[in-house]
Amino acid sequence: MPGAFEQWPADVTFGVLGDLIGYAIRRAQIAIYKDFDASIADLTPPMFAALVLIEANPGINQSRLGQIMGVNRATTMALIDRLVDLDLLTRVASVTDKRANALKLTALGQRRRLRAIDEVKSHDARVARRLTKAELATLRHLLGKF
Amino acid sequence: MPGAFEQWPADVTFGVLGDLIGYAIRRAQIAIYKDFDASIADLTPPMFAALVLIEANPGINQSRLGQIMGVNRATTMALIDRLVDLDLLTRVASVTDKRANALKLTALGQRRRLRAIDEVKSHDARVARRLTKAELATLRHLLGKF
DNA sequence: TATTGTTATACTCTATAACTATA
DNA sequence: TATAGTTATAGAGTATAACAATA
Repeated sequence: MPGAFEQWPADVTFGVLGDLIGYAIRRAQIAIYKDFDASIADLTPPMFAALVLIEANPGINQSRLGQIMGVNRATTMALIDRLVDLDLLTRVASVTDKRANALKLTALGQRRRLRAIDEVKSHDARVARRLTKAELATLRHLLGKF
Repeated sequence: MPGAFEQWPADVTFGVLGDLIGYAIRRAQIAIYKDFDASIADLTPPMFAALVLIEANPGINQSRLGQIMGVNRATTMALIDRLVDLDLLTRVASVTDKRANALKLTALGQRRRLRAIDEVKSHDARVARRLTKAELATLRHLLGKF
């Protein structure tokens, strides 16, 4: 690796960035996402999140999924299209609302989801190892306030 | 706003995502970035970070900037191109290394940087207001461990 | 040989605007 | 009127692979 990501290199002056809680969160996220990308093949973080959320919330439609993930309908459309193209997901006509699609994992999507969960858990455990259990609980609690 | 982002909507099941520290960081970041985007016109977070880092580290070149920001040379190139096109930045021939460019803010870039710092400080203070000073210090400390 | 900048190329993420069908 | 899905379009962020100039 030509220089792995250094969280806060000592020889760099960060200026006002060093005072911003938003930037501290961003840098932590960069470090974690790099580990995610190196650990999970073929799935991006939004694709993984979508697979988990759809399975955990049966019958959910695209708009609601987008709201949960914090993106709009067009963005959700593109994400779902990619998962459908990979044969991980299907759009099923909703029985309660003729405008809507109930999202459903295919058999392949189910298998990929289960495997991805193992991969992601392993990845998350690796990065979480830098903190104690108590620190992790504190961190989760504080992050939930935003 | 057609449904602002809800950090952890109570009616949603998050499955394994609820156990992942990486996902907790991601959700906090989504909330904070949405406030950033609504607060700072014409500058994205990476553009702002670049302006601050270049000014804080005189003579820095593209490759080193990219290392600090966690992106590769081609990505850094595209980012610098955008800032140059906006007349916020110039590439100056390095005196110590004929391969390299010393990055330098233009007069316009300096003015935009100063104004952006005010805007971003205001934004960051708004999101940080959800935590006490002690909580913020703890959060920053824990985030630094990744 | 290694690094810096650069270009070509491609994919993902994201949004706005407008349209159709349905609620 | 409002919402779900859709399409067209565009820009930002990101990467890989290659090349020339320089170290």
